[in-house]
Amino acid sequence: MSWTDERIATLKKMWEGGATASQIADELGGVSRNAVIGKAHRLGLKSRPSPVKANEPKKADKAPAPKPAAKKPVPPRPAPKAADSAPAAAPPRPASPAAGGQSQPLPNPGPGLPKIVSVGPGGFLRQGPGDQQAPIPPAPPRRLVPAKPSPEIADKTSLLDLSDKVCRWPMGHPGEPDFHFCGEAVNPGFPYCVEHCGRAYQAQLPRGARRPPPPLPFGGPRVR
DNA sequence: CCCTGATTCGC
DNA sequence: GCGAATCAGG
Repeated sequence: MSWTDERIATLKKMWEGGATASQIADELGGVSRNAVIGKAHRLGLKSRPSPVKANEPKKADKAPAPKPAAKKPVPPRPAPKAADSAPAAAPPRPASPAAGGQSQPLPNPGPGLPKIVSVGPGGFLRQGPGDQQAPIPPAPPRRLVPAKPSPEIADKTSLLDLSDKVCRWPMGHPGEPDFHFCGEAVNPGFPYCVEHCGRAYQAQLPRGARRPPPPLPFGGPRVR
């Protein structure tokens, strides 16, 4: 498989959208997780919540490729770590609701960011007991986005139609003919519209009162 | 041992 | 440029 523009675009969006390399590789098909990571780096994408952390139980193709051969010398590895131009707060990401063991309650996004709100059974916004204010306070500073000037959100929002103005919630699976993105107007300060923010940012419910189906953006069961 | 992303380096 | 092999860490 080669890296066509579309495949690259998919890679970019999924990568930026928080999908793991495995998921991306899985969706793209024909490429390994390593290929995705390698390509991502070559494209200039990198880091994000990456170093090495968080364990999200997900099925992933295994390709350890054991290599009995001698190990490499592993020369000194310079790690410049460009930490220059500091983007303020990174945009919140979907924290895989279905994460394995309960970790911590969703980390508060930070100063300026709204409280975490989820959508209740009827579609109403669920808030904390003491929270009465609107769940959509001022938008925090966000990372710059190439902003694709493609306001044509008429039919389907394609990968290339994405911008920081429209909801990037994926509909369907990349690669499918009708794969597209939500495209609704975003909840200011978020990468998703209000509805999908409710999906992406699940409040930590009381233990035992948690409900089963928090569909994942990618790789999960088909949700549409 | 599972997973994650990062990096190297032969192709 | 590509990606397997490898590293490094939770």
